[in-house]
Amino acid sequence: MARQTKKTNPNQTDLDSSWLEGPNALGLVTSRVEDAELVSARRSQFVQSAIKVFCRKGYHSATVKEIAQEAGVSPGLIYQYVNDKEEVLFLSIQLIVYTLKNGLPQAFHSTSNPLRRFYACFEAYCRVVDLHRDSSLLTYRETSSLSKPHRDFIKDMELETNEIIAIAVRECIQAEYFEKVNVELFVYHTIITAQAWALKYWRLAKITDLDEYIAVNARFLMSSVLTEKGREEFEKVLAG
Amino acid sequence: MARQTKKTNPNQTDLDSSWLEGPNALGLVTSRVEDAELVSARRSQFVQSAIKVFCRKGYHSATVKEIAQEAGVSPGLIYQYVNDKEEVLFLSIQLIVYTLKNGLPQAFHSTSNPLRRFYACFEAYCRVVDLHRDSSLLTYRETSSLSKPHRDFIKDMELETNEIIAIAVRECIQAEYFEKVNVELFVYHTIITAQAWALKYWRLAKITDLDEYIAVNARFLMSSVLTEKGREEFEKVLAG
Amino acid sequence: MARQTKKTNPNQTDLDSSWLEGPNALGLVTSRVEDAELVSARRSQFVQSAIKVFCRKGYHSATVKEIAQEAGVSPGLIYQYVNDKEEVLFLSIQLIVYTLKNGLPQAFHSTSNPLRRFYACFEAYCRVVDLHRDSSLLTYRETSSLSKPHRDFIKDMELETNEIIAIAVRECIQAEYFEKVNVELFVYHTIITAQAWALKYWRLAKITDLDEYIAVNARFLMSSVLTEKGREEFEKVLAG
Amino acid sequence: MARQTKKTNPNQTDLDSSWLEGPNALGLVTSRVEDAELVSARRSQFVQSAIKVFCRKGYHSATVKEIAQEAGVSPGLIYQYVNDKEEVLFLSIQLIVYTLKNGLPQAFHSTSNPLRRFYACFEAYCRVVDLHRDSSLLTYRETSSLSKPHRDFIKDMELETNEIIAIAVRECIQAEYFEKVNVELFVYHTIITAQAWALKYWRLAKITDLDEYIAVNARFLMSSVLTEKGREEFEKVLAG
DNA sequence: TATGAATGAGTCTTCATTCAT
DNA sequence: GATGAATGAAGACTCATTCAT
Repeated sequence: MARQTKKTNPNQTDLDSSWLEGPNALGLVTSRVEDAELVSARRSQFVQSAIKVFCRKGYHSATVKEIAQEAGVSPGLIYQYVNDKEEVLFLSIQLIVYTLKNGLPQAFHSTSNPLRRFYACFEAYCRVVDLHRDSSLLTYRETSSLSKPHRDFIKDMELETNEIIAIAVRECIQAEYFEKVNVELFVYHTIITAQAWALKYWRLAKITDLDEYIAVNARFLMSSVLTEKGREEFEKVLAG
Repeated sequence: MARQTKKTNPNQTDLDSSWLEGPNALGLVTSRVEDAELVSARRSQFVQSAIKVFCRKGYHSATVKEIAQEAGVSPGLIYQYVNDKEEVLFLSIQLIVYTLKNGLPQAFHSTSNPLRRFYACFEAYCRVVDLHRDSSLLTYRETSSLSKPHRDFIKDMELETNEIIAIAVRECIQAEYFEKVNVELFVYHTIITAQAWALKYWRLAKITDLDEYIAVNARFLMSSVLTEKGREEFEKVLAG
Repeated sequence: MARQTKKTNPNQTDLDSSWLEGPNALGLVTSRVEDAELVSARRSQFVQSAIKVFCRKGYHSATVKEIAQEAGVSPGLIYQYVNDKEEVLFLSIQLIVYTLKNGLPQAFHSTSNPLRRFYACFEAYCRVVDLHRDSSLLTYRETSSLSKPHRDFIKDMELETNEIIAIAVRECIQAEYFEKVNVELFVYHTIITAQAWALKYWRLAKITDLDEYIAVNARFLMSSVLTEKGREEFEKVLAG
Repeated sequence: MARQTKKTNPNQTDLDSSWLEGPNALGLVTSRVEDAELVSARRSQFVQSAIKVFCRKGYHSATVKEIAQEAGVSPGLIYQYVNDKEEVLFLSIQLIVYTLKNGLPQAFHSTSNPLRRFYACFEAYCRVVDLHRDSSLLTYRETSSLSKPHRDFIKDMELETNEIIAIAVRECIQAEYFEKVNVELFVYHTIITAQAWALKYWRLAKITDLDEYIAVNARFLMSSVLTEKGREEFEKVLAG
């Protein structure tokens, strides 16, 4: 549970879009171009640029031309890999949500102690949110601009993400570290706390930093559900 | 701390726009019409309609014509009371944020027991959020579409709202019911929990209802900061 | 032929709209109001204001509301005395052209010497143009915005104005002061010279003043048509 | 000084917009399209059409759609080459003023005799004005619709045009053909006389034709400033 | 007669999308 | 595959004009 001393990101980091390069999980977005590798590479390129532009100006105010410019290609090219602007948003949000989700398994497996696991997951989630703060906000703001199928797809991804934390919580309950709480509610409580770092960054950044935010809120979260046994274990964890 | 048995709102309730009818706190929005009463009435009318349309389609996709139609007037009329579409959004968000804020003082003064006060504030906040769920989402999604001055104005209103809860928290600390936590961080933790009801309603509604959500999360929140003394008091409160 | 030492107008003078108060020469503009006196008074009032606004912003950019404001009445009232905005322009240009014309007879009758008459007319014309410089420009710019009947009416008024100077020129020819020139062409030459003071004021004002402009151009004009006899007479006139 | 027997233009001639094709003298108008040649070609095309429409209906009454239609393109295309409608007007007036100016140097250099030069310039000016009569009127009517920087640019072009004639006049004075008149005033007198052919065409066309107009007014102009020596030379010129 | 709120047609302008090269 | 010029539908906003009071 060593704290990264690295400060919160100054300039937002590019997302790892290898996700899009693999066999894309969904047939929801079709392309005019055959070469699968090229499709992945181009989409990855466009989505990186799109996210930057969307974060800067919002989905509706961003123009396809701007996205193309940011990517260093012509507007027409984008339409070879995507059917319309909305699909660019979909791929963008998909990448962001995937990135958030992707940060968790590593944290999850970094330890076998359930309590540490939960803590590690929360911390990882917070750090990913911080690393891609603007992107995280984007999903909040613009998911509603998606078509129903796309929106549902994103929601499903989010649920999958939640499930990872849910497992850690259930382990804690099983180990009698946590009270028998409503798992999903508690998971939401946890997740929304992490996401609040992005949602309320404009204010939170003025009164704390990421490390303290994680520490304080982890304590808030866990204190609310720890059993007596869990509380003891927690002290050990903090000490370790 | 009697629970309202009224179920969560089915269809969203109109906001009380009397706020706009009083001497409007800000000179940020000017009108072409002199008659102050008419201005208030019309703006209130337009904002009600605008919120409905904005919630349905989002700010950018909503057209002024649609807002006018919803209000039963001609598009031109709106521009007699507002300088541009963005001001309609501003007034809309202002009304929503004001409504959220406005629900708190009554809850705050409903009791003098600090612990009850905090609980009452949290409950009131959750209920207002629920009552105006779509509107609450709107502020999350579209505040970034505001101009800087308008955005700042909204943020200030939000801080004022937080302050009410902050007072309750400080009282709890003073009465030694709460640990000496970072007040503002805890307030954000509280508020984001309440707002999560709107943010994650699509899922939360499937696993719980508002009353349970309030009860469970109030317990989460308070458990995380209650002192031994506070814990005893809390039991009494729950029993009462 | 003493020169007025009064400098060119600083701020443009209101036109004498008594013209509109008399029995209006034309049935071209009808009114919803019965009382003829009121019609004259109101129209005069509106036209004064309209000319100011038109000069400031041009006909198309001026709004009826602005004209009403300038006149201190409501926009609706204007439509009680006029059928549309174009008629306001018509009445305005009519007043201006009338004013130009109206300045001439007095100058014409100020002397019986043909040469002096011509000079006096030219000088008067220049001074009226100067006094209502903006208005003069207005007729050049906006006459084309008039309907055909109104435009024709204005052109006829202009011809009537020319005729006054034409009479002076013919007298000069008859008295053998002027060569037997094409009268109407020479009149146009004269008039356009006077109007150039308004048309090119932006530059002319930098290189001369009205008095010099009149003197120099009167000499230009007359030199070009004076007979030997006329030349002698002209010297006397200048001396006198 | 042979007179062109070609009658006054019946239907207005297109302007030679090669001016716009060269390296445009001013960075005042930017374009979204890179290809400089295309920009020139399109702008030339649009300006030709715009002038036609502006002459027909005036700047304010002309719609961008109409201009596009006249040019056979979509309205959107115009905005790839121009930032707004006002810039179309600016380019239009610029072309017209340039055309007027452009006609002079050739006339100027057609002879070395100062008197002939002046005459040739005046004649050329009149003929260009006649050839583009509607366009000439346009500059009178709509220059005031330009933004200040654009208006100033046009005025400067006009001054440059005047300067060509001014040189001829100074030569005449130096050769003692002309009296020592105020050069700029006399140039204005000359130019306004030429432009009057457009300004008052509605009437002048009924009482004379272009050739006579030129001859008569050239005589008016020159007679007013010729010295004795100049008068003799002038007779020779007319005879030649 | 006077007011000014209300109307709605009409304009400029933007931008997602297409398609000839 | 890539380009970017061209399209044209759509939206914010204005303002001449009307009409209830």
